[in-house]
Amino acid sequence: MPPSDHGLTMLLRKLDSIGQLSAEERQATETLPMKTRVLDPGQDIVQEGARPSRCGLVLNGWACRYKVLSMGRRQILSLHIAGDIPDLESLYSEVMDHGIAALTRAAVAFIPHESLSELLARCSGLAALFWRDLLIAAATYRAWLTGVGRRPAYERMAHLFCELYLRQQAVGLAGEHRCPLPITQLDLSDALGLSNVHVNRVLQDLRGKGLISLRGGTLVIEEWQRLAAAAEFNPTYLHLKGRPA
Amino acid sequence: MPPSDHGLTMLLRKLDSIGQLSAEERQATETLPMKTRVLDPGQDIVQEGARPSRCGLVLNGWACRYKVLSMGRRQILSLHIAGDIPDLESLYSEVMDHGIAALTRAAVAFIPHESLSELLARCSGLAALFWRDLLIAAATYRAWLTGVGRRPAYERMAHLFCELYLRQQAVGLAGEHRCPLPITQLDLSDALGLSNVHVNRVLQDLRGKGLISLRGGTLVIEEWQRLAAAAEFNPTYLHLKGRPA
DNA sequence: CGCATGGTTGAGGCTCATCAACGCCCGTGG
DNA sequence: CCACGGGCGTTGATGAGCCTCAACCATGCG
Repeated sequence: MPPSDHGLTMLLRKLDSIGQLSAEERQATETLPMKTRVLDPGQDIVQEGARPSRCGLVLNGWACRYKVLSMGRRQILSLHIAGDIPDLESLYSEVMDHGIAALTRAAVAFIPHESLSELLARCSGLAALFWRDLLIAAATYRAWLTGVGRRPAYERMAHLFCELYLRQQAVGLAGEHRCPLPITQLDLSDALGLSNVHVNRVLQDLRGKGLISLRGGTLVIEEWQRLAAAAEFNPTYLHLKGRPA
Repeated sequence: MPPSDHGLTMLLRKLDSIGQLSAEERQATETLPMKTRVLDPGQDIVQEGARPSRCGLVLNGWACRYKVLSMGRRQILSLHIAGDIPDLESLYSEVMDHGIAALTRAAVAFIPHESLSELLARCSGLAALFWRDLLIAAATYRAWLTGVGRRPAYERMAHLFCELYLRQQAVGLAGEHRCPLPITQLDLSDALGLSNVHVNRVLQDLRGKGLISLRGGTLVIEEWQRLAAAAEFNPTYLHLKGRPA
């Protein structure tokens, strides 16, 4: 199958991981027109302030949602993997209040708003799934907000790793207690609200305590129980159907 | 008019502040059945883990969305005023991943999910407005996340005050450069991810620099320009129709 | 009057940021 | 083939921002 189909597969798998998907809905989704582009790390998918007329579906690689402040400060608001449509909201709101960018080399399929709107008008079940996805995104913001506001760096990072592992597991991107984590420590620090130096030290701490290992873009969860306990991790907010590991 | 109508008025005014509302939609909304209760500060409207069958519309007073962690840590995720339906999401997702509680003495009108669903199925324009409200809530999470992650306490608090003023202004609850702020410093600290002691000191700083005053539950914006500048405040995320002050 | 709640102040210390340097890996070009 | 450079990770030193603890004050209420 052509590479763009692989991305659609991921989207379908993701929707399947959070709800039901009928055969017709699958088929209807597969007819969506899209133009694929490959982006380099750091390149914008959508810029803050834009009024996009299309959505970007991540086919592979990672992307992020972010805001920038003065003095080079950046906060990453969410991380996105294959199957995600990070700018789905742009379908319903005019102006982007944040940017979306590739974190790794990433293939993105752009789908015209028009086509997507039409599909969702036709398939109400599919529309409900997309709304559900937006609600899960909101729940994830809440989880991150709680972490950045009230969890020390160590627990916060543990929590993020639990989340990223489960999300990837849900769409079949994770292995046995391991999953890709192809982003830099600097990106991690902007996601966690920390400095890159401190991220480095906390990582060493997590490794040193035997909870994880992280090398070559692969995260290995060495001890899920202890990691989840350290993070006080409760997966409810991800609203996944399957049971966690 | 009876007190419960006042709350509905606030809801309609709020929906009106973020979109269009037809006469029929107004009327249809006014027929919603609801049971009003008055809550004391700290009392839960919905508990984490609950599977509610009704939504709560705030008629007066303030409420908050929150998560609790071990050791008494609490993060307030959003603040809610008259006209808000903080647990609107419960219409679409089964389990609450957080709690909602009154911060002041507050009147809350409970609306059965069934009635609300039926209304929204009937009035698609109204449904769109409610979804829009959910998207704005998500945008507000992002703004808070950015603040807690990357803004020092002083700017973060300035930003929150800008937001709270504009939100109340949009529904007619604010006066000339002043608005209610009827919550304790401890609540503020849990919203900002700070300690109550530090909130107290930053407040004195903001007062000392002449940007605001805050006494008796009333926030006065003494210098909007400087406050907004200190906060790097950009109101886009609130998606309000009217122009700010 | 006494008590509870919330606001205020001071002292001391911990978490985390900043700055600066260095090492590693890898791709690139002379 | 090796020198160079850039991105990324790592380390140490220093200090700022914020937390914790503890006490005290102001207000309102029974």
